[in-house]
Amino acid sequence: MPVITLPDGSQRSFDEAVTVLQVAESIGSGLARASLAGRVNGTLVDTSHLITDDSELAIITDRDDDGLEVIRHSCAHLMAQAVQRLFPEAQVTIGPVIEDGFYYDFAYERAFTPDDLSKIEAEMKKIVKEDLPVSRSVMTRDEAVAMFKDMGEAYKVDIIQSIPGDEALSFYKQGEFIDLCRGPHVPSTGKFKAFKLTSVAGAYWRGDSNNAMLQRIYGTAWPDKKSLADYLFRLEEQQKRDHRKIGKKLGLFHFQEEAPGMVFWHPKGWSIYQTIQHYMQKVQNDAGYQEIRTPQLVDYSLWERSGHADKFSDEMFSVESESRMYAIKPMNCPCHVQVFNQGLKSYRDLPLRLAEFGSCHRFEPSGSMHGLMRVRSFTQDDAHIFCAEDAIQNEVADFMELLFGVYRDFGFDEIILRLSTRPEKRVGSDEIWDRSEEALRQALDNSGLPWELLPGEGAFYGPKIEFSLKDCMGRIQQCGTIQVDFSMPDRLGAQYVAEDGSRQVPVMLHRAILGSFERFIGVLIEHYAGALPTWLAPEQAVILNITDKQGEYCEKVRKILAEKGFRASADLRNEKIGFKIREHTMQKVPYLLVAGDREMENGQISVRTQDGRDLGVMSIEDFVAHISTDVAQLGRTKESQDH
RNA sequence: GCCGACAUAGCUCAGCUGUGGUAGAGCAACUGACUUGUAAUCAGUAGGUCCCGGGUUCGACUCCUGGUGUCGGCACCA
Repeated sequence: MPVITLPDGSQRSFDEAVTVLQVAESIGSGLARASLAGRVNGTLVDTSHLITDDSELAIITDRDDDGLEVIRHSCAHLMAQAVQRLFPEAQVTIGPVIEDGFYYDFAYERAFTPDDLSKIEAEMKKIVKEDLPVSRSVMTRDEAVAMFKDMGEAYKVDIIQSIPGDEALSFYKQGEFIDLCRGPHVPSTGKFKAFKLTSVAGAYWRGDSNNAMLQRIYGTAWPDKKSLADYLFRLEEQQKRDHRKIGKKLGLFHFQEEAPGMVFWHPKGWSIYQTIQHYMQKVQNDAGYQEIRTPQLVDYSLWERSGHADKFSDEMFSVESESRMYAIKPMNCPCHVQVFNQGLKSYRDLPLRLAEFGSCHRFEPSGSMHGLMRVRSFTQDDAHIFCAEDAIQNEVADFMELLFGVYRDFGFDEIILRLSTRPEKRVGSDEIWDRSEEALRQALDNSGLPWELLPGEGAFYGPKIEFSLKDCMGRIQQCGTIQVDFSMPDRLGAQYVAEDGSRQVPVMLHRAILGSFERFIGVLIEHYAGALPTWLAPEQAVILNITDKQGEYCEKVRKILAEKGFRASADLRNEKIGFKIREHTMQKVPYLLVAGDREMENGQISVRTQDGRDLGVMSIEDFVAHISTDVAQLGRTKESQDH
């Protein structure tokens, strides 16, 4: 006599055990048709799940996030079935749900082509029409292994054998296709309304580059055609924001074959870079940092002592000169310890905060490069804080405060914190790692903000907090970091004289806010789709004349703005005003100042913004006041201006 | 690094497949006319080692092969 409690609190009692579907039917036939799964006492189950005891039940449809997940997971099975119908030799492996979709990895003798994809998609649609019931069954491990061996599915056998324990395994069958799966799944293959296969790519078996490469097919699935269309539209919008495209269009930078992964900054791109650097210099000086500069080329032995050579020798550029080996520095920390080591330091000198806009080179694997986001030559807003162990908490807290302010100035309000702990390959004793991890954990807890744990993701010398920001497309971009390091100062002989006269090894905090300038500018370009806030825009205003008559006047206005410190130019070309406005709007100039006879007579200009707003005609002084306010608020959004 | 795709004028892209015969558009540039009021004025001119090397062929942008770079993933990311 199970009594079922529904999410709205209403209760229904049944004479005997019922399935989720039967409960749905008792509510209404429409709901029964729409039901994809159920949540019984918090656990997701199939609609065929039999409820024997009093339970709480939610019927899951495609309106729930869980329902969407079920659709996507089942869609992966649908695709696998289609693939095996068309390519019987293809072996199935795994097919999980990912953000916005799913993928399935197959072992097959050749790569799938875009042509294959359309065939597979067509076959999937056929299976949807067949409306095959999806049924769950349970097998012992031995039965399951025997079955997959028989089917020639070596990877599935491998998966089962790696699942610990002797518990029975669940299987889902639709027509001739059966797959090992935890579920739940849609009740039949007729439930899919909108899906699309998006791409193929190679992927290593179990994510290990020592293993065979499988063929991964990516797909996306949605509750209805409109959601699918919206998603595809969103993808297109994202592609339009690609910083590589915008960088080319706006003439910010370029890459070329002779220097793979290294940026050629053009005047406008370099203007952005310089604005950011000047800003960071000011912010860090105000926060008690001292800027230094260290060499690009350092004898290889230093990298051996620091431990970098041990782990990253393949990723370091090296130079041989007069039978000496140098490495082009891949990071700044060993050099900063050298600066610390000059002269005897006292506890009174701590914390010592050394900052450098350090230019580094790393031989990144060819396949990993990606525009400005992943380059071989980059500049970090790097700094190292040398302090006593009991100062860590304070320093980390101060740093986080500084970082949040900087992110707000660039227009990012949503920040994600993650703690990465000790990796397998590391230096330093476990006791030191315990203390370092605890220090960061404390700092995170003290901040009162939510944070995630990433076990095993720390740097080889210490744990780290990573700061990621969410851009306007909802993508998470890792930028800032702070890392506790008890090991490198010791390895490189850093010491200070403590209050009691003893020699102590300082703790070193590695930290960056933007990460690399290159990457951060890439993030900014995509976040703003190239239309940077006025303080960052390479050209802040362009003055446009209507006819030759106002040429001199425009030049005068430009000069006034330049003298006030704004980046302004005059476009006096003999073109129609509409043409010039179109061009500079597409070049994302924040302010277009139009001067015709009327404006010239009154010493005014007509102001138009990049997003097409008409601010009307105003005096030059009024415009200077307006743009000054704009620049002063940096990239802060309305919500963050109170901070 | 691995799997796959791609590389043609300054930019965006046709042409290339079973049919090899040394290239075409739009925009930009340049010249001229037009002196223009808030997202493209008109006309004309010029512009290409078809990524680099090797091979097949009477002949290669096209076919084969080696390399480089880029793109989508995977792996990596101090």
